[in-house]
Amino acid sequence: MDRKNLQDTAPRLPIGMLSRRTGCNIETIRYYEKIGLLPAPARSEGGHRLYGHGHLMRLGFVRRARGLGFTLDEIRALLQLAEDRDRPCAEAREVAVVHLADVRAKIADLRAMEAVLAETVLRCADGKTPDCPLLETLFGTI
Amino acid sequence: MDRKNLQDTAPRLPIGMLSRRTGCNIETIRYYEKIGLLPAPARSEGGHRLYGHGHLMRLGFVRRARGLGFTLDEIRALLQLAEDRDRPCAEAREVAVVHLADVRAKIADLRAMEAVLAETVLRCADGKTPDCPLLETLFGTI
DNA sequence: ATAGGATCTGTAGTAGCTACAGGTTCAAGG
DNA sequence: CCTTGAACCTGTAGCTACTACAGATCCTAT
Repeated sequence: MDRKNLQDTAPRLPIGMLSRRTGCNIETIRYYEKIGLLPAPARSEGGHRLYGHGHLMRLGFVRRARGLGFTLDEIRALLQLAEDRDRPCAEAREVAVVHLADVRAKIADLRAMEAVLAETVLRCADGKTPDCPLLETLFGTI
Repeated sequence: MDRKNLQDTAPRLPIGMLSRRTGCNIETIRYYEKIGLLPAPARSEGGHRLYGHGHLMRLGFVRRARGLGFTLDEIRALLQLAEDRDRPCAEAREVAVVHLADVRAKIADLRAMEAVLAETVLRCADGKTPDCPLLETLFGTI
């Protein structure tokens, strides 16, 4: 597959088609164009957007990266690296490593929350405390 | 401790003090007031906000709940329940149970991301593939 | 020719803050 | 009493990543 070829050729998909093919909704596609994540496509005579194969690839990339929780800025950087194919692997890896650390930090935070919540809900359930254990916890009385 | 007494009495803390005592920053305190999460406090002659003990409690509650990832709407509901002390425990518990499910779903999502990221980064590291495995993954070629 | 679906632009809304600008007040020291 | 500088005031705009309109135009099939 040719990642280099993100410029366009061939098929002229209207936005609705691109949306269906990528699972990315129409407003989001226009949004990505507005913020410069997706290049402006050709237009029909009447002004409708017509996308080519490169757009399909690029949008697919963006969607998969979003699915992995990369921010739009990170994705912008990755797309840059994918285009200037010189020393991209180490740098792309670096972006991913940083992001992975982020993800792990979030997991740790959420697990801490989960532990407190689960324990508190359990205490609520047993009905042995006069006042609501959840509220007591939140009021900092415990 | 009296959760009922969220109305105010006694100490007249200026906003900076309240901020320091709760660890909640000043702009956020004013924001909470604007959206009705924190009642409007008394004012000095010159118009400076003066907070009492009830505000301290309530803001502490909000902060702890935020720390557990409750949304502001959930917190609003919990505060309501804490005030109308009739049948709050079951309902408060319900809010927490729903939230706990949310947190668990987020953890599951993040773990899935983590797995893919970690694996991909590893493949980048071993240098055995000609192209960048991360980029290949994002382009959907693998 | 026309109907109705697809698309267009532009603006505003979501959560939960944060960051100003440009002004006023408060409290302590002289 | 006066001054200074910190603290405070209001109001607006910004952030992320979208989503949801309104009101207009285009495209395609009959």
